[in-house]
Order: sequence, then C-alpha cells, then structure tokens
Amino acid sequence: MEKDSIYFGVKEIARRANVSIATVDRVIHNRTGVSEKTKKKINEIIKELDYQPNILASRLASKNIIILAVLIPRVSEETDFWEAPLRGVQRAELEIKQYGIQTIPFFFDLSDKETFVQQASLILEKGVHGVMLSPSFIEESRRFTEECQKMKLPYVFIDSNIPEQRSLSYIGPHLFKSGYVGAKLLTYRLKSRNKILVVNISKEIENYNYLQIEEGFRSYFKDNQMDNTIVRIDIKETDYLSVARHMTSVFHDHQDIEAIFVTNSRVFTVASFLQNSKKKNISLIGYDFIKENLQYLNNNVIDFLICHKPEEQAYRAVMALYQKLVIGSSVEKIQYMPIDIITKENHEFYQK
Amino acid sequence: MEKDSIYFGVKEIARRANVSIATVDRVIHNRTGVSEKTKKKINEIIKELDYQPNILASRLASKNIIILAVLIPRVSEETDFWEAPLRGVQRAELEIKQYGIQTIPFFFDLSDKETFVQQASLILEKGVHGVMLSPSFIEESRRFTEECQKMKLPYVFIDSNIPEQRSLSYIGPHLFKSGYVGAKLLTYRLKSRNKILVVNISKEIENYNYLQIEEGFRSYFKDNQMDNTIVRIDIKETDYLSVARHMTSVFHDHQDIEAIFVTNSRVFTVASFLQNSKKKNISLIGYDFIKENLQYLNNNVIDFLICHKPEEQAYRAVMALYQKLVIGSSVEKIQYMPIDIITKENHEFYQK
DNA sequence: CTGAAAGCGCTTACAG
DNA sequence: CTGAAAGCGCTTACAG
Repeated sequence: MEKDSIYFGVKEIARRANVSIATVDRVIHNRTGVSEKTKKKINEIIKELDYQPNILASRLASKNIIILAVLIPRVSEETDFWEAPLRGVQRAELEIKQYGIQTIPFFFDLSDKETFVQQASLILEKGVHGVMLSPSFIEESRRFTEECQKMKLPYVFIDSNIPEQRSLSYIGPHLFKSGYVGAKLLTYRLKSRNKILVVNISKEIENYNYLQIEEGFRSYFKDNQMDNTIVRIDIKETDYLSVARHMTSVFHDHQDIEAIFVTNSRVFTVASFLQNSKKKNISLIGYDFIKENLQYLNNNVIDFLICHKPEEQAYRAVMALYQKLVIGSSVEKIQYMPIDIITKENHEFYQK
Repeated sequence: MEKDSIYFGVKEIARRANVSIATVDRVIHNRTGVSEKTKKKINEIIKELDYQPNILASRLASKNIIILAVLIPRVSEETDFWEAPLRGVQRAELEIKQYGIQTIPFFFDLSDKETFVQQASLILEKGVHGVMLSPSFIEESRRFTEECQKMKLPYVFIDSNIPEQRSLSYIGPHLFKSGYVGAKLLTYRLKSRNKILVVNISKEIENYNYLQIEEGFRSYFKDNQMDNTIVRIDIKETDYLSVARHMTSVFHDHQDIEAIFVTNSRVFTVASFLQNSKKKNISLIGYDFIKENLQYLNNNVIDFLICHKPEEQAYRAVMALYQKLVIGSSVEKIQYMPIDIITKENHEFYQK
C-alpha cells in the first residue's frame, strides 16, 4: 500500500514536471487542453514512476456516476433460469456501488422479439455508459449493438455469443465443447449400440446455439468411433403436451432408444414424459440448474445436468464493464465458463 | 451512490447530535473516551439514519495497514497442489491492497510437522491481524489456533476443517459428500458386482480427512443397496515404487478388481502403475486438478477427477478476513465448496 | 470526555 | 493552455 511506503502520486508527478496536479489529472484522463510538450513530459514521468492511480481516491473525489444497462429475458412461468443472472448483477452492484456504479435492468419476453427491440431502444434513450445483454434474438441484437458502437457504448454478451460483433467481451459457455461433454456423460455407461435421441425444444427455430451444442455432441461420437444411430427431433412448442406428443411419436418409430440428450433447460418436460410413461433405464441428460430440473435429478430420471454458472456470468459481465469504464484496464475478449457437471449427489454444493 | 442523492454521513450525524465528527468517529469504532450519554445519542441517530460508512473514504484516510498471515504447505516436487491456494491469495491481495491489506505467506513442509510449528510461532511473533491456514497437522493446528484465540486473532481454515475450533470460517469441501460423489461416478457404469479398491496414499496416518471421504464413499454403496466388496489399502510411502509394490500385491490377492478410488491427489501414481502394468478397463477416480493427474485424464487412464477449487478457497479465506477486519461484517462459519467433476472433455475450462 | 484542523490521493469547477 | 482552491467522507494526532 502507498501509506508510509514510498508511493508516487499525482503530487509527485506534478512536482517533477513543474506543473500543477490539475494538469497531471488532465493528462492521466486524456482530457483536452494540454500542450503536446507538457503532455509528453508528464507521460514520461508517469511511465518512469510506474504510476498506479488510487482508485479509492479517484472514485471518492469524482461525482461522476456510471450507469450500466442489463438486458435479459424476464423470468417466465416456464423457467426461472434468468433469476440467476439477475442475482449476479445484484451481487456485483452491491460490491461496486461505493464506486459510483449503478445498474438498471431491462427485461424482454423470450416469446416476443418486439419486446427486445423496445427495451433496447429504451436503453439507448436512457443514455447509459455500458450494456450487458443476452443476445437471444440474433438479428435484433446485431442491430442494437451496432447502435451501441455508434454511441461508443461498450457492451458484453452473456449466455451466448455473436462472434462477429465488436463486443467488449463474451462471457459464457463454449457451446460446442459443452455438447461434447454431454456426449461423454451420455455414453459413459452405454451398454449397447442402441439409438440415441437428441431433443431440441425451442420456439426460436433459427437459434444456432443449439446447433453448436448438437455439433459438439455428434463430434464426440465421431472422435471416438462410435456408430450409434442418432435420432433428432425439433419441438417448437414448449408446453408439456406438445413435448409428450412428439416424444410418443418418436418412441413409436424408434423402439430401441437408450439415451436422450436435451439441448437446453427444458429437459424437465422430457423427464416428466419419461416418468409419466413409465419408461425406465433410459439415460437422460440436459441443461441448467433450475428447480424444475432438480426434482428429476433427485428422483434419478435425469442423470446429469450440465451448467455454465449463469449467475457468475452476469457478475463477471458487470465487473468487466466496471474494469473498462472505471479502471480503464483491458478486458479478456472471450471468457469461457466452466462446463459444470451436476448430479443428484453434488448439486447441493453447486454455486451458480 | 451517495453523491447527489441524500446521503447521511458522519457530518450529518455530528450535526444532529450536536457533537464533532471526531466524537462520532469514536462511537462508530467503539473507541474509548466518550460519555455513555453522547454515545447512546449518537448510536440512536446512526440507527435512525441507517448509516452505512463509506469504506473508500475510511480506508483512504486511515494509515492503518492490516496484515494477514497465510500458513500453507510448501509446493513440493511431488505435487503442485498448493500452488493454487497461493494464487488465490495473490488474486485477493491484488484486489484489496488498495484498502491497505497485505498478506505474508508462511510455508511448512508436509513431511515435517516441526516446520509447521516453527512457522506458526513465527506468525505469532510477527504480530499479524488475521490468519488463514491449512490445518494439515491436527494437533499442532489446534495448539496454534488456541494461541490465536488468546491473542484475539481471527483465523480461517481452508482445505480441511477442525470443527471444534472457534474459527472465523471453514472454507473447503464437505469431505463425506465428496466421497459419496466419487462412489456415484465410479459405479455409474459398473458392469458387474466385482471388487472395488479404495487406495489411501499418505504419510499422515492419523489424517482423518481421508477417513471422512472413505466413509462417504462407502455410504453410497449402502444407500443404494450395492454389495460390491470394497478392498482397502493404506500406503504410507508416497513414492512411485512403494505404491507400485502395494498395488501389485493387491492385484495378486484380488484378481477381479474393476474400479479404483484414490482418496487424494496422488491418484497419478496409481494411474502410472495401471499404465505400466498394462491393466485396462479399470475405472479410476481420484482427486485434484494438478498437472501430474492431467496427463492420465487425457489418455483415459483416469476417468474423473474430483476437485474443490483450491484457488477459490484461499481467495475467499482472505476475503473473509478482510470482511471481518475492515468492513466489520459477519462471515459465514462454514462455506462448503462445490464438488466439481473434471473429465478429459471439460478440464480445459475448469477454474480452480 | 470533546473538538478544530490537517490530511488521505484524487477530481472539479472556476479564474486567468 | 494552466493553476489555486475547495471538496469527496472519513481518520488522526493534538490541544484542551
């Protein structure tokens, strides 16, 4: 710590450069109104002393409040998945609000693109300093982040990525590898060469996240020279009855399905179907630590859940924006989350 | 944030109490030299205003440096496990050194109790403000923490616990449940009712951590009505040759061992034995994300590693002491770490 | 037992 | 383009 030890602050820099500390401050923050000559001199001294600004003092003195927008899906009756990121945001805010950071949540409806567009434009009107978003709707997200770029707003993606965009960071899973892990777990105790079913339950047909997961899943079989037949269905209604109808039909066509992989958190509907139709000895793996899934994990219908720490994703996203906006330090462009394996036996200790 | 908004600080409290801010400060920090009457009055106003001290300002103004001692095993040639906690300490220190926190590491030798005792008394001489330790030697740790109590030093255990002590917190695994998870993974694809081997490799005979793990391991079999014979060996030399000798003898006595569970990070020596002796189709599970284990995970000799985020444990331990000493807030007495499951497929994303 | 004043390292108007 | 001064919310000697 500075304190007693020899610490060089703005005062010392000012003394050595023969200027006032106000001028030093201007240079440190790249403000206008300093001659090239003194600017150069000061920067040299800063480098020489390896000056580290005292963030405490900086934030204490500054009146400047930084506002971060958070654009995520509203928690629906269908799933409480998005509760976790919201908690992550709140945890981050609690930690850094002393530094003058505030967050404002904006919620959209996952079954209505228009709400995403509306909330996004609200954010732009509001005049925030940074944005964290889940790019659930690809085209709409692309358009929104283009606006952010024009306004020089840094933005961070969580949960899924749009790689071609100039985001400050992506914080979320490596979907391909996540599917790969799913395949490992599913096949780990496979006894036969029977069929395997991949189930995709989503209203968003074009959502390519699930495709990446599936690609990873299939790659595992290829890499390990396993030639199981992989059956695949898309279910575009997310309610139980639709899922049950599709599942019944699949089981009718394919008697010898031994294992099922569901590419998202809706695995509980498939679990429910298996339980209701008294199908036993079918391995089932899916995604996300949500309470709907937990009961089926506990009664052994779901074997494993894969999870990517949604709360932590949001926490880190807020911290990344804080790093960038307050500290001015650089941020890792891609932060892959761990691919966590949750079972009946370890879930009580899981930290989302 | 305070800033523009209506924020009540020491100044406002002082104004309302008709005293100076110095007196308010004395009350806030429970310093002596304030009459009961004014003390009471000030405390009432503090409560009424729900006063939250500004930590930034507090630490900036204070000259008081807080020193935390870290007592952990030295990294040996045998295992780099303790590198991770050290990194966790450094990460925490980097984050809070602006607040005037410093850490000092003290290393002991896992194969020499005396070094633990020496380092522990060095800490007491040094006059630190808090201690984080791995209580690797139970009796010695007990004696040391009793001294800490006398000196009113808060201390936090990581990695393993001594439950009867008055620690500020324990941050580490639930060992029983961890063994339970190990059994789940080991039996998940068990084909037969063949024998299962539990291997204990440690110089510390009386270390009861391994006993807790083993107890959890065995409970899984009981809870699931599995009657596999569980063979158990203790190996008290940790070098490869000793392990190989014991393993050879066990395999001689028990031909039909199908799966092996090693209760700590030395699973790599067993893996090495299996590989060298060309034994295939034996499931192997052990502990900890260390580089010695990683190669055997990658070439499929080790099926799963269980891990408890050693870096995070240390990070949190330092933060817990910081919370207690600087913020004055309370700390959770037991913080169980997640029981992470590491495979060949997900280890690249693991965050220790 | 209590208060006035200086200071922590920085930022922010304001004046020139 | 530059500087003197006030101030952020708290702590710390020092004086009484």
